[in-house]
Amino acid sequence: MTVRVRFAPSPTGHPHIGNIRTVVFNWLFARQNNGQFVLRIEDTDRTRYVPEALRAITESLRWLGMDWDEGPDVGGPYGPYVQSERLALYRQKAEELIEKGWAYRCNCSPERLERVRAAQRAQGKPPMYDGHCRNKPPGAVSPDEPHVIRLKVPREGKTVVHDLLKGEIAFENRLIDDQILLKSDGYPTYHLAVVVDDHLMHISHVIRADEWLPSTPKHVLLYRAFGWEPPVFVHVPLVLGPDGKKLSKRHGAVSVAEFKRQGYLPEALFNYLALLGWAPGEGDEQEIFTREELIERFDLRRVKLSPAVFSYEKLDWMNGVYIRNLSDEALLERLIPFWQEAGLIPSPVPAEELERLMILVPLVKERIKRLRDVVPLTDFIFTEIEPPAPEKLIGKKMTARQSLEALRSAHELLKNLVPFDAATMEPRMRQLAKDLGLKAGQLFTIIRVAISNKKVAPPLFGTMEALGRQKTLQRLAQAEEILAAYITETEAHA
RNA sequence: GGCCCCAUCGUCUAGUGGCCUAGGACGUCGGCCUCUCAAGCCGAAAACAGGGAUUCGAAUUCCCUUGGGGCCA
Repeated sequence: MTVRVRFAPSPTGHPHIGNIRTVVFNWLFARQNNGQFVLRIEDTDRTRYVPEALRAITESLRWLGMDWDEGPDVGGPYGPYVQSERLALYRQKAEELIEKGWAYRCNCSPERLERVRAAQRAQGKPPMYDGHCRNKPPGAVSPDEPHVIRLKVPREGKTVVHDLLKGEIAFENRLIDDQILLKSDGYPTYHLAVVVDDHLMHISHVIRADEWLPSTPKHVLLYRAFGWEPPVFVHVPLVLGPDGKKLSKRHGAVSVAEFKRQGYLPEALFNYLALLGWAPGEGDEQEIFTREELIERFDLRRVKLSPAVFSYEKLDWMNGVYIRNLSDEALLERLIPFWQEAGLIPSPVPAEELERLMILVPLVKERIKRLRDVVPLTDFIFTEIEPPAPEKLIGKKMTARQSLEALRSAHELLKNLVPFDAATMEPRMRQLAKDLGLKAGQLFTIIRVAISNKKVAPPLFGTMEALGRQKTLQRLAQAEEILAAYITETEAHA
């Protein structure tokens, strides 16, 4: 059997990371079986339609490295792949079901339906259509008057759903509503459209989230009504937020675009998502997988049954691992857009600026979890800094005078240092600390504050090299002035 | 409320009747390293939801309870 799976999102906004995890499973399954992965747009709910959504969906999938074999943009043998372009088909299929006695027209007014529902609720019964039009003689409701088409669900017995992961699940037919298949505006409901399309597009495995499990018996009934072979159903667990509820915006970033903007690497996010609800097992403790390894190792049958909580902490860790595994050149390339976005460097990047950036890359590499983190870590190199407060310029267990002396000595040393690079600086500065009777940390901290006005920054010498001699000396001079003024002032008061 | 799904450290998980004194990872805590912060290394705390049953033996099988989640309104 040829494996054919699909991702069938509604174009209602940016794709959600929880849904994307399910896409990852679909894609992996398709690729490892040399099958096809189909993208289909389910836009039959016109009230929630967002025009830019289609682009957001395709961009997100592409960014994560998931390609599709058939879809709205690439076409394919079973198109069109947008449901709103298939309306005639659904209408035709609904009529077919009426002819077969599996569906009927219903012209009950909304008021009547509301009345029925209210009565049922009053009796503590689940609200369902009462079958008012179900037993009217054929033709009683004219095709020309406003009406819906409903599925004639058997009143007795059970409908069994076969799920690859959960096994057989039985639903009592009497609890299944006479589902509307075609709305009065001629649009199909989800249930009709999904069954018709999955069948016509030869989908072999419907891999979707658990939230669809309760509607699956309706789908099974529809397959039976049409006389079609149902696909293999695979309901995979939901992705939850840290509070155990379905992951949503209030938990933090949920759209792929947001993860991209924060500087997650697509390969890291992909890796993390693949491991959310699946693990290689057999005692294998590997967690970092290439895309190829995942395609090879992924096992649909090993997907967990219980919902998984999305851990931003673990994703951050994994992203850091991927960042550190990048070559300096590759990381530089990925970092540049973030520096540009923050307005720290121009676009395109001048050649001499590139050299400076290249000095920085190895220094920031093991200090960032997300690419965006590079901005607050290095901004002081590109922009002017707030003059540091004098108290911050006084070294640990040191007086203001000692600190000033340390600054002046360092200034003197750096003024004529050739070449002005980290390798040359470091031994000289260490010697200077010794000569001044200071610990290296005492001296370096003062200088760090002087040049960055930060107490946390990348390693000092590389930072100064990137800053350049002129700016370094300028900032040291500024710090000296601040400290000198401070000393004069405090001594005047004393 | 009805129906359905699920249940191992805080989180992701390994485990499919004896290998379990329940393993790994993230996070947390402590230490080492160290110019700050990281990274790295070492170490620690941390779980089989509860109760029955089956069995010589149960995290692993069955039942009930509890808890969580989803769907329908």
